Amino acid sequence: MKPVTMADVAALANVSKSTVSQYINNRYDYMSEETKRRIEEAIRQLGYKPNYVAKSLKQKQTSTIGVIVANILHTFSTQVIRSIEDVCREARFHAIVCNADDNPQQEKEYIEMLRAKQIDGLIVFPTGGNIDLYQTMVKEQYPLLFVDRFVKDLPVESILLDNEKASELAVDHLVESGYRKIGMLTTSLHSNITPRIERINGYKKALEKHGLPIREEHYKGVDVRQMDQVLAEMFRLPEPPDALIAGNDLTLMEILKFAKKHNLSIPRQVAVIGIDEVSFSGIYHPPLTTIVQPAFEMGKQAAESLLAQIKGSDRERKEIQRFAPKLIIREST
Amino acid sequence: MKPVTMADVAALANVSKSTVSQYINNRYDYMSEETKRRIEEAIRQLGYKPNYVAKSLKQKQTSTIGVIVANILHTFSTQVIRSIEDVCREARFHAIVCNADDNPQQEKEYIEMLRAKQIDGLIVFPTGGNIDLYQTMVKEQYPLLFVDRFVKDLPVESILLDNEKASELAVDHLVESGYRKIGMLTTSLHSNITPRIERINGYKKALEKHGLPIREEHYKGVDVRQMDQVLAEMFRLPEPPDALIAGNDLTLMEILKFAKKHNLSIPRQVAVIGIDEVSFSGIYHPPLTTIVQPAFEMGKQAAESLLAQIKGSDRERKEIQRFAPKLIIREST
DNA sequence: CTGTTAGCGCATTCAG
DNA sequence: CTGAATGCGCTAACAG
Repeated sequence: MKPVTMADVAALANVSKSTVSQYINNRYDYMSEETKRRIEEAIRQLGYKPNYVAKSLKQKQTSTIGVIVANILHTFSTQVIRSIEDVCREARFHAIVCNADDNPQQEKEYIEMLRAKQIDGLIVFPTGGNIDLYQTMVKEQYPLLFVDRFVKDLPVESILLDNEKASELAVDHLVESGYRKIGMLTTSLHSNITPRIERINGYKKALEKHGLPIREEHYKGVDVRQMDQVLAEMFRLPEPPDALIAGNDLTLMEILKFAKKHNLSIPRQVAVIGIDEVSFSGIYHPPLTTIVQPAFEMGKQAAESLLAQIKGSDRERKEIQRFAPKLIIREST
Repeated sequence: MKPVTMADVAALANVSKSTVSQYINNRYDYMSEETKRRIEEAIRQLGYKPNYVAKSLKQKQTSTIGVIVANILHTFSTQVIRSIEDVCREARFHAIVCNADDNPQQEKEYIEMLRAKQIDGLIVFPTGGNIDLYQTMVKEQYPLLFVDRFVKDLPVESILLDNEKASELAVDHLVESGYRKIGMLTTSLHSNITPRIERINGYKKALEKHGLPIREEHYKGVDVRQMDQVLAEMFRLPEPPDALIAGNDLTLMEILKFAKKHNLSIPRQVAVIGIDEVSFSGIYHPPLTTIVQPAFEMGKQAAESLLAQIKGSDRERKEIQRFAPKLIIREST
């Protein structure tokens, strides 16, 4: 009873399917006003809706892209997704979003399933664990774009934050404000998640630039669950840091929690600066100085670039685009 | 060069397409070990990947659902989406997520596009502005499920918070703690966004229950941009509230901002309780008492119910499921 | 300007 | 146990 197809409207309108098809897709064809009206009438009367699956099969394109993020719960991810969705809507595309949870196996399954579904392109926050798969895709010229994380030796367009710059901004600001024993904490460095590594590197370079010593005991990359302990150790040091850079929002939370628990006054006893903006930075006590990444612009750029790849416009494509972080000075430093 | 189809593997394996198809879908058929191996070999050698679009066209199901949220940037939405995505993965489904931005027109376009794409079902945070469309879908028995917002007189399975209960919990707690002039603020009540209305209703009922007066000047539903002013007026009252319920997270932020700006001490001068959990509730000064909604469970339930609808299991379906909010007492009350 | 003819890639009878 | 035939709903030449 339900599915009314093109054949039905063709029959009712007394024309052939192809005429209907033409009517649907390109009104510019000059078709007699008469048949036009008849077709229109028929489709209205039948409540006909074209079936895009059939169309996709024929045309080999689904107007759908896939977005594979590490975890949609991260603010950064949701902001990027939001922008992607916005530009997709403009282009009449849809986005399938998937959580890989930093699990290469899961990432792999998603990529394969999505490609089997003939998705037109893929934006991924790569786990870094499927080099072969990535490689296959570039070899096949499949529209692909990485966000947030850098994968070495792979010619894939990538939208990244200038992570070293982010740390540098933090260090510069701290130094200008008179701090000299600047520490940095971030989440685990074990996996090959490049932003974390780059941020640590940027931190070290910036210290050097200012002629400050790099002390092993002042920077750590550890699992969130160990942060409390690591922080405790750091502040038991003969020379504890007088300022702390949080490598990301999760870390910032832990630092704040620690400070609260031990009654460390910010910034009097420790200055704190976070990389990644957090919703409450403005209303915290004290208001938090942060380094924000332009998540929305990054998402927009990612989607636009991917769509450009899909449309096959052979525009210049910068392989790597680094976006500039921005320092927002508040009162925690 | 690229697309290797079933015909190709059939040719290479020296069998017919249907044999390959059978091999792919149901190994249980007893097929000679020999041909099995040959097929396997062929598909490996050719790197054959089945085309789901073709399959979908034939089978009339895409293993894809649509999720239309008001705004993915809300924590609640992202948590719900996260759960949905999780159960979809289990079921080998995919989720297309769309932002309707509380715009009925946009919602409509999405619904139509997604249905044209033969999506198997839809989870929507309804704007409430497309009653006809919703109605059509129920008439067609199209798998559909609403989340967060209630739409009157429509037999659609809905996953909602017990919003009145949320306010009641807040009021009860406040009363127990000795507050008597309890105010409530929330975002605009103009549109038919039911949670806000229900929360206000719950607030009034709870006041009545405790024999407390309902004062017009103590509760407001206004746009975020006007909150600062409204709050100012409230605290200029001869009898300002001694406790404030924030109808959602956005409102909570505004209240906190206001308190900070005017040096209102929480809870000494005003107690504050928020409906909706916020990331910083535990580390704020003071830690914030909140009413949390079980977003993950709600998302999980939504996805499971929708998939059940899709599978056509004629299980009992409660039309409306209200989830219980939970009070987390911290120190802002 | 409109109809005929062929598929897209796969699944499904139905014979052999 | 395997293959030939048919069609899902739509588009795309190519004729008329």
